[in-house]
Amino acid sequence: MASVDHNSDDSGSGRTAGRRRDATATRDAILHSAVVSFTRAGYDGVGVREIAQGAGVTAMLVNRYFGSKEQLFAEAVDVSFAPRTVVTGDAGTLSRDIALSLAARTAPESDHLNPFLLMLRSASNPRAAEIMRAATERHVGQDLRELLPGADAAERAELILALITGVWMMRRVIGTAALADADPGSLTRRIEAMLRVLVESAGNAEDRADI
Amino acid sequence: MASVDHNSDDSGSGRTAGRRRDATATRDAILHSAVVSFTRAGYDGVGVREIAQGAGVTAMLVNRYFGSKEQLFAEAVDVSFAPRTVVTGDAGTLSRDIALSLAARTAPESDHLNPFLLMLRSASNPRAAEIMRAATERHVGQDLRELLPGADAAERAELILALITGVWMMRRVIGTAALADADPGSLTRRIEAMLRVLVESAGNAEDRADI
DNA sequence: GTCTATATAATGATAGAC
DNA sequence: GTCTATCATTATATAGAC
Repeated sequence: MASVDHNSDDSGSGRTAGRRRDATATRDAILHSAVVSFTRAGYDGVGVREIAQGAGVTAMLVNRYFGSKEQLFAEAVDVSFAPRTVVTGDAGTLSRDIALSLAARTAPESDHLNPFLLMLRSASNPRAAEIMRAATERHVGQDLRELLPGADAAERAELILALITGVWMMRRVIGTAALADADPGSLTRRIEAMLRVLVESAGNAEDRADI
Repeated sequence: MASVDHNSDDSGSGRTAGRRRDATATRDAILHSAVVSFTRAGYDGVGVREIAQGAGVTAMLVNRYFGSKEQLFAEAVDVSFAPRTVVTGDAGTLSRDIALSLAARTAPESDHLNPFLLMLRSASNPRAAEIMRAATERHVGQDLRELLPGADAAERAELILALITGVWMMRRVIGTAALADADPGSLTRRIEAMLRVLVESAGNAEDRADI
């Protein structure tokens, strides 16, 4: 969101008491509501009426400003994927940084608005999947790739994304017991060890084949 | 499928020319069609009419035999999750067996009917997610857990499932480029190395923290 | 700039005939 | 045991008033 101007608070639950007739504010409110709704229920699990209600407007304005639900989704994915959620910048501490952040954010009590949740809950729709494929390679995939030293950076970066995605899936979307109740320290150490296999395996994959 | 009897071939594309009025055959045909459809499009992505058409019957019979779409889904999940897809039985070769099987089945040309695909594409629906959580812990989760030596077997088993799920997600459902085009040998070795961290980390997770 | 009202299509589930 | 016909609901998207 950000920018533009305004006095009233629109970012929370719409703009019930806010000033009316402001195109950019209405557009931002719809987009923010879309990110929240798509993350919670996925592309097919939420209707434009619900998104509009979350922004304090009627469903008609969603298509007015974004053309279609699919185009709104594409913009919402871009907003959700834009901030680098786990990558902190240092290749040396990358494995630990990702593991710590992942264990904390997938904890049952956390309700962080996360791009991986959006991805998992929208993956069943083929068009949504294609939109997310493009966004993934454009945002976090590229960031990770450039951070990894050695050969096969793209393959290793996407395996990192696969592990992160899988942990989000089993721990938070499916919610299996052992992961949901796992000790944060133990979980962090195990994820970190798995990530190190990818981060440190410069050049030849066989270097790590006989650990 | 299996069992019962019959001469006509019902398993393929319904029973257009098959003998009519056989309750168990019709039920099996619907169930098989449901597994195929739910795996391809997910719980919300397919309607009961489509499932019925795949079995060569009308939509009404789906509710007649299974009560509701949700109950049909629960039985389809059980059928899909029942055969142990990756676990071969030997703890010593477990990492390599899973890695080989996973790399082969997630290859772009493969169109194997897989429980992880069913899971990923149905995860957006909360009721479907709960059904799959129960089935996961009942089937493959338990099999894996009993195969792992040492402490924290349940947590390590579910992390194995998380890695498998994530690879299915990024390579086949989202379809990112580097994983889709990855060399099978390189991919297998990297997945195997990550799995060994979990399979061999008996007792203390810190054993593997400084590879 | 935003609304009400509606067009059109699809959904899961059910009633009752044969 | 299986069908046709239909109910009630919901979905995205659009037309036209103010």
